[in-house]
Amino acid sequence: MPATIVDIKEKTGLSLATISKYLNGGNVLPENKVKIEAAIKELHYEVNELARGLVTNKTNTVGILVFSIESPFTGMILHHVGEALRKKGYGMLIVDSCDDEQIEARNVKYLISKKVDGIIVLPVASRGDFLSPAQNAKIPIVLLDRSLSDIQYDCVRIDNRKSTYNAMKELINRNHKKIAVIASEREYTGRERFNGFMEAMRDAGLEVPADYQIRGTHSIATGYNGMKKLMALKDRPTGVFMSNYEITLGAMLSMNEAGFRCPDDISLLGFDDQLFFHLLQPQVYMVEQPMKALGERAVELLIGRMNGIIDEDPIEIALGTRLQEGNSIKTL
Amino acid sequence: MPATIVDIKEKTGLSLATISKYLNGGNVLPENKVKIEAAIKELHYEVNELARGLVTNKTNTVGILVFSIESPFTGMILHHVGEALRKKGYGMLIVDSCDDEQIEARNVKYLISKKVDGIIVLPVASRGDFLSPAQNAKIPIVLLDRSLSDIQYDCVRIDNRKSTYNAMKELINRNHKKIAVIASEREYTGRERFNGFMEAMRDAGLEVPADYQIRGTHSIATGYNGMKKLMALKDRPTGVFMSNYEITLGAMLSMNEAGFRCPDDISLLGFDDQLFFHLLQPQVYMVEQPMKALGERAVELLIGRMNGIIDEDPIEIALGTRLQEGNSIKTL
DNA sequence: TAAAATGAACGAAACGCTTCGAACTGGTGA
DNA sequence: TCACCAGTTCGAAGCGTTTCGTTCATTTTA
Repeated sequence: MPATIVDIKEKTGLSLATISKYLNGGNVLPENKVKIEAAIKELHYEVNELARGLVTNKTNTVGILVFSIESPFTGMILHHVGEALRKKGYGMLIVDSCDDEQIEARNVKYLISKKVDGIIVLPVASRGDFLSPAQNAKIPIVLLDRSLSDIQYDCVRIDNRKSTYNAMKELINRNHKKIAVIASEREYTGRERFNGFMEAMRDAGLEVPADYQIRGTHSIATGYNGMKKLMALKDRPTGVFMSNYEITLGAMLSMNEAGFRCPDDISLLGFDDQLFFHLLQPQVYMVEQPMKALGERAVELLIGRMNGIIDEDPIEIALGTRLQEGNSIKTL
Repeated sequence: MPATIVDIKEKTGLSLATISKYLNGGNVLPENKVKIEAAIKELHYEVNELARGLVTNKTNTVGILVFSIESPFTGMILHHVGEALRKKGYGMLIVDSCDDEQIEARNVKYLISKKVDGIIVLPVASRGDFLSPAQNAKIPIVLLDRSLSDIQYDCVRIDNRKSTYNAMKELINRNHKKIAVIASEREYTGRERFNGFMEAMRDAGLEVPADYQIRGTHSIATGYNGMKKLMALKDRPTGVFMSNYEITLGAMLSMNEAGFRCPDDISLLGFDDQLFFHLLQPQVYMVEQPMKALGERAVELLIGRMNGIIDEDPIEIALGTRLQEGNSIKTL
């Protein structure tokens, strides 16, 4: 039903080859150019990218595999990734893993069958097996935000451990001794931030009793329940580090509900700045990621691989972070 | 390089037709089934959806055109839309218009050339011209969240006017007389909510002076600057209605900064509930949209059109909303 | 036991495009 | 005037699938 190049051929009397040449920016006689353009307009012709992709073996599309499209973090990063890709002439095929490894594995095969030219992954799983179909298909892959524990792929992320380590000084230098942590343990970032926390504590000569170490998932529930447990302790911590946006949100909800005040009752240090945190009183100290740079670097790296310009072993890029200061930490 | 159905043919000695039949769930002798499955595993075969789409003229992909992928509202709605589509066996091709009508128009053509089976649109533009290429190509279209001013398409949204009208009673019944509004005027939702606001005021016999009517864009800046202007007025309003998430955020930031308290100095009524608003003290009265239902109904409608099951004139579905109560409104 | 009916497998054409090498142009220089 | 050349145009093959109409093998029925 929709117009094809053959319709253009019949309308103009030119050959398929000439029309194709025009469509791809080749040189065509001015008079023919006019004819073709008129026919395109008249017939509402749009190139069929399926057919084009079939012969060129390129789709100009990058697959984006996100752990959850619902998270505000994802939204921001997608915005920057999308913009960077658009500037380079690529579209993106986003697939949502809904925080589910099964779905994630299926999604990889989906992207392969859609013949994407490359894949950017914000993974759910922490092991890389699920990516091997793409690797077999020789599709370039770049991890974003989260690294994997077994196989090394190109990866663009922040230095989670160091960022946490440095941010912890805000609590430590204000004489907090009893500091708890609520961290996700299912993904890379949560584990790294947890490790950064523990290192900071160790180097400061501070103990972290087992009930100060709350591990859970990347979720509001983990923050909510974790903080609840901490508040119920006989020997309560004076400060708490929370490893991501959702956990920070949940923990604060739970404090609000219980009538605990920050920083009077408990001092807080969180991760992943989002504008609305600025609304809160007190304003929370947050580690802020360079979203735009993350997206751009990932795209740059991926395109380098796709064009074969970059051809070395896997590269791991760890960007620095900024600490958004607040007044959520009391000096003891 | 990647394996094709021809490789399978050679490995198994069967014909293309038989293998294709297997791939599409047709009946094949058990022994052949085993052979095919073994070959698929061994060769890491994945169907080439480009080729398949070219002949079937179906891609099992729905294009999603969003005004901005950065907004948390978008993230939530995409999650539900995606889930509903996945259950029906469809993938989604998301394109971000970055709040820019030019990009939006280009994106429509992009989706057409990608041969999506249908399109769900959260539009930037308020006129529908940009969709005509898709209409010419006979691709079913469903609008989501926002309607258009000129052409009527299928649309799933909330009843913006009525929701606002009803929510306004919270302010009016608490004896507020001087109520201001900060609303976006560029998109449908903002205009409708503005109208709902004005109707509620008129029916209550209340005046709305010009400097109480702040119109702007769907942005934090509009909320921020709007509230600033209101706070600077000699005759300040006692209550303010804000037409969406971003504006509410911006307005509150600006109040916080200026040291204005809610509800003591100004009472607030907002739109688009997001979990983090529950963290704020006081908790803001917010009109909450049924995100899941919106996504599901849109998908349902679109699939109905794609299958030709629904075949009537454009349908406009307006869902109801819920008011999230808070303590941001003072009784005068 | 032969004919009819069932179920699977097959060959070839088609989907809409790109691309390669060959065939045309008209203008130039010998 | 003719051979040559650069610049366009053209025809045909091929990308990886599905599908239609046909053939083939097996089972059922009379």
